[in-house]
Amino acid sequence: MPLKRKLRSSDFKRRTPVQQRAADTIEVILQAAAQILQKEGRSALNTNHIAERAGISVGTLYQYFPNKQAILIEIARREIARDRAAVMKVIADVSQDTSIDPARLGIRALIASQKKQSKVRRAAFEALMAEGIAQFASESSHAFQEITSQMAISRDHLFLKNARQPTTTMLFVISRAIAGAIRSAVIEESSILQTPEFEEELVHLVRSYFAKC
Amino acid sequence: MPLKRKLRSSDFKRRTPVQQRAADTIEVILQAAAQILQKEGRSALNTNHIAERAGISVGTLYQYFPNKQAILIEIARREIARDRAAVMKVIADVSQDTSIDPARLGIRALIASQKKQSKVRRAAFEALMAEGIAQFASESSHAFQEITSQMAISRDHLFLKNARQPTTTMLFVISRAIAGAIRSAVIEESSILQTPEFEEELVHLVRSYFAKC
Amino acid sequence: MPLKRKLRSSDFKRRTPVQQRAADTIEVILQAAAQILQKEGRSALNTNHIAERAGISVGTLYQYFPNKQAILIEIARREIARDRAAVMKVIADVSQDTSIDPARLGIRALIASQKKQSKVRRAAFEALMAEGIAQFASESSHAFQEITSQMAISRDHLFLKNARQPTTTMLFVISRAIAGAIRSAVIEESSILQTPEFEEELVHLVRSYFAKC
Amino acid sequence: MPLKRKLRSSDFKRRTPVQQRAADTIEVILQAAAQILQKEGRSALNTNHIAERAGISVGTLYQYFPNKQAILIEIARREIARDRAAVMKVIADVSQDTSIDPARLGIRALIASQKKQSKVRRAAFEALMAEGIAQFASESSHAFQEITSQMAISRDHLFLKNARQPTTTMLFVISRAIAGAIRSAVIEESSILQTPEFEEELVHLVRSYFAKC
DNA sequence: TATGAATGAGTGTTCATTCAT
DNA sequence: TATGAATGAACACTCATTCAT
Repeated sequence: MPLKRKLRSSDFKRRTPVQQRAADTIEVILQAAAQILQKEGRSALNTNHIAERAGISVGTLYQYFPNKQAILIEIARREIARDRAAVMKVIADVSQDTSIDPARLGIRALIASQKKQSKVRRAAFEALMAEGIAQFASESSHAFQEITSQMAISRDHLFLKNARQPTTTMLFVISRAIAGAIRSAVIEESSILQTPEFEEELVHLVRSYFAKC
Repeated sequence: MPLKRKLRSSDFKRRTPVQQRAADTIEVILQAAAQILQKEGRSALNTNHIAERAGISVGTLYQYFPNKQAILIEIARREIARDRAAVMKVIADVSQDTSIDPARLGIRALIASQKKQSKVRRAAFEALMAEGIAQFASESSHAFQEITSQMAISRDHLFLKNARQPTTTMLFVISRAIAGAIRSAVIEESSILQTPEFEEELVHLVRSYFAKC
Repeated sequence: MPLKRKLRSSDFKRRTPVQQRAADTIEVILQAAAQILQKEGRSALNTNHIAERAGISVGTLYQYFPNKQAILIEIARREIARDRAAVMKVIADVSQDTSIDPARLGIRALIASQKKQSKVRRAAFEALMAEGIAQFASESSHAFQEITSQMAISRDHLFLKNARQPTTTMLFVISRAIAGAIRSAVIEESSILQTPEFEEELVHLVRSYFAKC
Repeated sequence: MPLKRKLRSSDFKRRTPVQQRAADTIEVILQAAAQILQKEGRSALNTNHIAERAGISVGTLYQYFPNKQAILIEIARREIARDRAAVMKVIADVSQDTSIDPARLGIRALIASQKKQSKVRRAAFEALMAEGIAQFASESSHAFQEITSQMAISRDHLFLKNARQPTTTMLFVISRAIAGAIRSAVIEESSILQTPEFEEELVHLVRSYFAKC
């Protein structure tokens, strides 16, 4: 009986994957859900379908996730983590090399990561927000902000001795600005996403924003 | 559902508001839907509930809207129109007065308009996108872009003889950037939204972006 | 209703009766539907009612049938199969015995099979045709034609060396003629159905039709 | 506000045109319903649609028919009457002319009349029966029987001095047999309906059935 | 632990009919 | 008499979740 329950923190992951098999099952479920989201859209996402696609039974699915929403939440969490990891890695990698603007590489990585699984990403976030879990939007943006902050510092350090000192508000604004621009390009399925000019302008946005000119 | 759903002539028979009463009914329905969205969240939005809240019968609701989605679409459309109208008006009003930066006023108006009915706005757009109507994201952004374009032109004309000439990509980037920043602030229920610093930074974002410096 | 009704994978997921329990459930559903049809009439036939009568939940019903119409179709199919089986068996049984006219026995069997579940039969077929599935009228008649053909051959073989050679048109005409007469008697609830004279005249109809006289 | 006046004799003269108008309205409603049935099928037949198609309001429709079913009943009645009239006329017309088999002409007329508005006919009858009004099936068949009887008499009189004397059962059987064959051809949308061989075989059916051979 | 049949509240939508104007 | 907006019961169908095996 599909009663609506309040979410509890304990609900998020019912079983701790002590065994490898359990971890695998979780992975399979997440994969299946993501695949459905990407290929068939959000309205085709239901637990029976996920279980079927995952090659398990619904019962088993409910052994690992307390409810449908928990699956979406986990997907969203992983998308956020993936973004962060991807971009941070890029920045870390090039921080030695003074010949390349880290902002450019960061943005390039952001664009690339947003292009992947666009529908999954959107669906997961929308589902979460639809349920009123605004905290997640925040968590996601936080990742972005962290990244941007990193970029700002690198830039500052490497290129502009004369840059504005980043405040919290500045980081908030520029990170959400970039995220907004890239997400719009993805959501609107704009062909602009492929052009070098788009990257160029985003870089310009960051550069000019921090420049003390 | 309805099993086969051929199109019937009745599908196109939805009443057009020729009479005042009809127009009122539409308004009442939209109000009710918005209210539910704002107070109870998207998952509480169903046609029976809307009708009940609107003080009419479901049947009547379906005389004015062909289906539930159409209601969301109309809400979204109106939000977009409201944004555009609000900002354009501000810009038009101050275009004579050279003492005020139109970009600042535009941004101020945007922030103000986004603050209103935040949940309604989000819910309507999310509902639409969840249904795969990406076009609306585009339509919405277009409004933003138009606004930004207007701001850019004003700015250019009044402040910076020496500004960069806005291209399509530039307008895309800056409009989505601003939209993203403001929306994030709204969605994350960030207290930053109330601070003058936030406005300040957004203005700086636009100004520096267009500046040829 | 369901608004757009794209096909989903779940549309093809209807359980096939691999297990005995499943087969039983199907039977129970069909029984319940037939009973409602017979006792309460076609307009009382709705899925909730069927499920209730069958002692299962609507959900379960939909595990076995993709939609309401499918139930009617299955009932109709079984009625057709029942007719065919009944008559063919009779004909086969007597084909050794030259003392009895196979046409007479065939007609007798047809009358008997039509008398059973008259309302169910009619309702099922009408429901199907109402939905534009003319093919089923055809399928049903085909069974009749097959039967008649069999009768004709038997007759030919056993009684009338001198019979007209049956053509497609002839088989069409005589099979539908007999079906029409019997069905009318059933539908009109005519007491004629019980009289030996009725059988006599039907036999005469077939006999004289094929006779080369 | 019109005051109450005494009736004057001149007031009654208006009645005729008013009645004429009423009769017209009924006709228009029936036409509209038949058209919908034929072109869009039974499931598209609803009172609002009928009224719309008829160019009147639903309210007006309910001024002339107590409910939807009454419309179907009236259509069915008229179809029956039409059949009878068409065939009887043919028979009457040729009864002087000894050179033509009246059975053939009768059957030809029957086929022709069944071809017209096939969907309307079926839908009307099915709707009636679905509601349990079996009496109408009877009424319809009665018309057929009357016709056949007439044909039999004509035939008898003109062609076969040596024919079997038609009994009630015989007339029942042969009339329903012919009706069944023609209806099947119509319902199954069989191309056989167009062939001369079909008519030929029906004539043969009648002829051989009555022949004392 | 896994299974998957069963559940049933819930949802979008239709349409015959009424009645105030 | 005509209108047509309003009604609301009814219905087909979905899907998150449970639990006996």
